[in-house]
Amino acid sequence: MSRYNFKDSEAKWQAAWEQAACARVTEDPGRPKYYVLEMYPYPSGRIHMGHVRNYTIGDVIARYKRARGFNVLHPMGWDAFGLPAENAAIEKGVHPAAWTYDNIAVMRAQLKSMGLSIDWDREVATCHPEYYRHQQKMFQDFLDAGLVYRKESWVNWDPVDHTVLANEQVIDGCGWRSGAPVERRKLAQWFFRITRFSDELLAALDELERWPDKVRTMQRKWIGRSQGARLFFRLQGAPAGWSGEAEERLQVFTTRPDTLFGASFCALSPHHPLTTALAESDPKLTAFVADCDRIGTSEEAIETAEKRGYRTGILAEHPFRPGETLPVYVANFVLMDYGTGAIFGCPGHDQRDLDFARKYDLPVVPVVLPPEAEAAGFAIADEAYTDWDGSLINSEFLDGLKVEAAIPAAIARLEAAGDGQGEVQYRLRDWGVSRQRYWGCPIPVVHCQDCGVVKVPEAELPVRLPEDVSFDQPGNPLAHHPSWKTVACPNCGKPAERDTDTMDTFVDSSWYFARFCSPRAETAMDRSAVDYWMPVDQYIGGIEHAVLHLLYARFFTRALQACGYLSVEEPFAGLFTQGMICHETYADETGQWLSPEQVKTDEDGKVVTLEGGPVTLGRVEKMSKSKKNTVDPEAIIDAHGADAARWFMLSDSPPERDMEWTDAGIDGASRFCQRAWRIVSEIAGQGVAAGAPLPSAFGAEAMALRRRTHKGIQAVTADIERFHFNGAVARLYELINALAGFKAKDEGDRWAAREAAEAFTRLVGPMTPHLAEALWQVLGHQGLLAESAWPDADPALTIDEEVTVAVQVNGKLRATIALPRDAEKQQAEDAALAEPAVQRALEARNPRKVIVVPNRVVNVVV
RNA sequence: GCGGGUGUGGCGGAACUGGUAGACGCGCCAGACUCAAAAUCUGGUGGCCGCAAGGCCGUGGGGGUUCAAGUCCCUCCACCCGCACCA
Repeated sequence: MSRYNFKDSEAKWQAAWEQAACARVTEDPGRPKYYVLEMYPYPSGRIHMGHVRNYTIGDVIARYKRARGFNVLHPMGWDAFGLPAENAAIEKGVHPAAWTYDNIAVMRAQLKSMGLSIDWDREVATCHPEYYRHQQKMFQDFLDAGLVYRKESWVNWDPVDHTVLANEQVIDGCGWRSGAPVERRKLAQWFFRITRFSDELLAALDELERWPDKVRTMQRKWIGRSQGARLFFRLQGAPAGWSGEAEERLQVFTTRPDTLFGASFCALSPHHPLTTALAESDPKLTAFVADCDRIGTSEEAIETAEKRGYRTGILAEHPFRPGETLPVYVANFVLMDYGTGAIFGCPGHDQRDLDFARKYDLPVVPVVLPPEAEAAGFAIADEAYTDWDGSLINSEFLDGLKVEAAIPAAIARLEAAGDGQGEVQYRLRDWGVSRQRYWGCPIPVVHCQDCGVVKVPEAELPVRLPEDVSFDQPGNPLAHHPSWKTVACPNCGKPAERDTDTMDTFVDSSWYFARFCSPRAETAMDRSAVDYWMPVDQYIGGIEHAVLHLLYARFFTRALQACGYLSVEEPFAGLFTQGMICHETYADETGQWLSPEQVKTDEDGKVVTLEGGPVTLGRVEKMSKSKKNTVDPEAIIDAHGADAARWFMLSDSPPERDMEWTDAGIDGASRFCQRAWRIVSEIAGQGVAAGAPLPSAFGAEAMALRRRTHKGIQAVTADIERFHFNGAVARLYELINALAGFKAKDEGDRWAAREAAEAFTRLVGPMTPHLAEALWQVLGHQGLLAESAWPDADPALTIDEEVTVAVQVNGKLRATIALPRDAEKQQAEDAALAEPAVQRALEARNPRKVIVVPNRVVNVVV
């Protein structure tokens, strides 16, 4: 028996699928559609194992759904703008475009070698003018719809990458890419008004039933809706004109207006306009603010920083108690970006306020009485009572009300007196998209001295990136370019300047899934195509995009809908987040990391360097270049084949969990492919032709095999549907093992063996498509397996006539008995009691009770 | 601190709505084939006691509900992830 030659086979079948255009699709209203999408890759240079896992999972779904009769859209593209291309330009002197397109060519070939059933006719790259011209049009449409605006604002400035970051891109006060501490700068920036959809984005999460709870929870918290009230405090002693507006009262947001009678101070953020106004004539306050800034926002600083305040001498009048005032402090724990940048402090019911009050010796008056506590003598010690469970005390007209009732009562009183109003606050901020970079989508506007911001006329789109740029000075090459930015104002014709910023690359990835529906359309999307294909039925990718990309894409889809581009509100009906690929780490005696190719296992099973030197085994960690524990997919596919790589990716570890890449694992997968080839080939040679008629009779062993076959079909189908690929793999091992041990003695046996082999081949098809195609041919079929239907299980053969029932005495297993399926309870009980092991365990006692669960268990209780 | 997750053999992991714990794979042990090796095939493999039949223990620890718990409830521990002075 010849070995399976994966190299020839994989090349042959990839060409055959290409020839037959198996994965090419068009809209077909007569068939149910299914849109499977894996997150598109950044063309960094070569594919990595994370890509292999991601695209294997997606391809299994695509091939399976196709076999089930769906019209399957499964496209691929490139997230092609971004910083690494510019870094390559700086380091290697290669143009970002050349670098990117070269990488795409390499990675496309690598992905094709995996045998993915992708409609490559739909490929897009976001750096292509034919892609970004539509994005520029969207930007202008959003501008007209009020979904894009320009604002002078404090931004997060990454001093290493020389660019602005969105709030979502700042992690622990550092840039998400560079890791450098972020600085604050004031710049005119373009913003997407994501907050217009705050409530919709939040509410719709409840409907996204096929999304992981974890992702939905993270988005909910990110949007951070809180309901409360805005209060207005009249001030005594504030400098005139501090707010720059007619209204000079201090605005404060609270979720607990019910606790207002417990207020003992107000506090301003160090960046509050009133603070700034006061600091002008108060050097001590200026010093205090500088001090607060120094402590910064790093995670440790926050945890250990004590509550500090500066007493301004200003007094705030209590809205409910005429004549009573609260001292106004500037405090280091009050954030300018949330609420109004000012608070009132109620020490009895907020821990931070309590810490602050204790430090500055302010009154602590409890106003909410816990359910079991006695009003007399109730006092707050070290812990504020923050629960909502309780009723109001020391609060005049609110006394006796439950918290839930006191909140609206307090708001009603504030509104009646003009001292406040009910309000909802969000943590979510508008999305700043201006980036001071070259390799991104140019913002299609012109700045004119006379006309202000003017859209570039549609006929002139796209605004193309200039090709002749230099990277020899830091900052934005577009701003440095000698001529590119200089244009005539489209409105008045006078000299004007282009916006030299480009869009955040997350904009590119916020609509690519919609472009795939009609990738060559003259408009951004052909309405009938996008309405046919969208939403994506199954989106697959890493958990790291739980907030950023997945929230932006949800916003964008709503914005596109508002501008008449498409009909859906949510882009991704189903989301699956796969785990990461991990590998053992190795270090030499100097502590330097070693790559898996730099070590070997010696005769004693010890890991040593190639020269036999000592190696320290480290933890199993996420594959990363810094730890050197990566394995190159191309080398694996070259040595073992794409099918083996795919099979190992799907084996053992559930796809949502992290998996460990091991040599033993990929060897096992190779062995499986060879074994399947050997066993199925042997059966194919037994003389029963494809499509041979059902024999008149089967022996007991043939029937047993047929049952296993049909149960296998049922189980594998269910496992794929549930994303339990490791379970499907296990069932396929069982089926091939059953087939390996089966000795055919008559025509019925041979027919049953062929039936099993065919079922196996079809079921394994989505996972190891080349091998399956080769087996299909060996089994004598003319057409492609990739174009064949999924097998159906015969219900009559998935149910056993005889079942094994567990027999317990007092819940402890004592025997198993064979019974006809759905036997009478009495029959089961009698058979159980007849078991010698049961009698022994009973020790001559009489059963008190016998519990019979049909087809499962008999429990004898004494 | 808040929110979420995970914990089962030497290892990865299975067990749908509570009903034979350890499917399947890896590894290991024994055997067959072979001059030998590789490959392949057959059998075994949770722990303890026992020649065996069989028995006892066992799903992070402790407690509970139930005829029956990996699965449900309470509590504690460990690790991982996310958010974090959000008023």
